[in-house]
Amino acid sequence: MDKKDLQILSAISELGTGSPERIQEKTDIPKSTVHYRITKLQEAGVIEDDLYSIDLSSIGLEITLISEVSAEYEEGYHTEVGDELSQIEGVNKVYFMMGDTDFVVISKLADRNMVEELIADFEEIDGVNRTNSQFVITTVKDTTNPIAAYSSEALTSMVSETE
Amino acid sequence: MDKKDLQILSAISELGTGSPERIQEKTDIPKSTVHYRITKLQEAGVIEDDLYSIDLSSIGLEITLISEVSAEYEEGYHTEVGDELSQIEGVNKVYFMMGDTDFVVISKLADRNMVEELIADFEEIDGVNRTNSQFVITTVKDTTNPIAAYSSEALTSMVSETE
DNA sequence: ATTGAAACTTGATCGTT
DNA sequence: AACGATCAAGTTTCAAT
Repeated sequence: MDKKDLQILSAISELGTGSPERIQEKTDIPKSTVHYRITKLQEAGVIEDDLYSIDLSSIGLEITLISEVSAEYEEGYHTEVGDELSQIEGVNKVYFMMGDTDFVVISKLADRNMVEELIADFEEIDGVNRTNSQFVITTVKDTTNPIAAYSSEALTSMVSETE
Repeated sequence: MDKKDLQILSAISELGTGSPERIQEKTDIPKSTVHYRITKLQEAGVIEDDLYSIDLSSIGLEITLISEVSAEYEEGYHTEVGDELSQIEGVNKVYFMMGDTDFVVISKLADRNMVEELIADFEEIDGVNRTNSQFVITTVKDTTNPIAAYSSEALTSMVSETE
C-alpha cells in the first residue's frame, strides 16, 4: 500500500468508476499499470468486488462518528456553518434540519486523535454552540444509492407515469 | 418515465454501473435500447452526469428523514432490531451505537404517507421503545465514498506504508 | 513492478422495422 | 421507440525493461 495505490483508490472514489482509462487521465499513471495495481488490490481484499467498493478498515478508516451540531440562529449563519462543516477533512455527510439539532454530521476517521481534532474543528466554527458525538459500533445497512432501497415495482407505483 | 426507465434506474443503482451490457443481463432489455433510454434520461436531467448519479427528486424521492430509534436491552435484541430496521423499504442506512440513542436510521421517501408508514413500521418492531424523527431540510454534503473526503496526500500520511 | 503496443471485449452508433 | 448488426472505444494481455 504505497502512494500509487492510494492515488488509485482516491481516483476510484472520486470518479465513481474503476475504468483504467479514466484513472489514467486523473492520475497520469499508465492504464496498464493501473490495471496491474487494481488486480493486486483485489487479491489483497482491499477492493472487495467488481463494483469497486473499498474496504475502509484496510486503509485505516475504522471509526464512524455521528455528530449532532447546533448553531446560533442568525441570518445566513446556517448555510455558512454547513459549508464550514462540510469542508472539514474526513466529513462525509452534513444534513441540515429544523429543530433541536441543527446539523447531523457523519465522518470516517482513523484514530482517536482524528476524533479529537474533528470535534475541536467543530467547536472552532463561529456560531456553533453545542456538539454531541457518538461512535458507531456497527453499520447494519449501508446502501450508497437510495433507489436501491426500493424494488422497481415499488418505484413504479410511486412515480406518476409520464407518457 | 415508464416501467422500463425505472427498471434501468434500479439496475444502475443496484449494480453501481451504467454499463449497458450489465443492465441487459439484469433486466433483459437489449443493450441498444438501454443505451437509447439512458441517453434520454440524461437529456431529461434524471441522470445527472457520466457517473450515473440519479436525481432523486425527479423520481419523487424528495424527503430525507433521520430517525433515532432506541430499543430495550436484552440479549440478542439489538442485532435483531437492527436487521428488522434495515429491511424496511426506503431505509438506506442503519447505524448502531452505544449510548442514549441506539440506532440512527436514514431513509429517502416520496411523501408524508410514506413517513407515517415508516414510523409505524419502526414502532411495530418488537423491543423498540422510543423513536424520534426529523426531516432534513438540506443535504449540505453527500460523498458516497468516505475515501473521497480525503486527499491522497492525507491518506498517505495516515496509512502505514507496507513495502 | 512498469509500461507501450497488440489482442480482445465492450460500449456506442446506425439502419431497419 | 425498439433492437440486431456494425463500428469505435475501451479494457486486458503480453513481452521487454
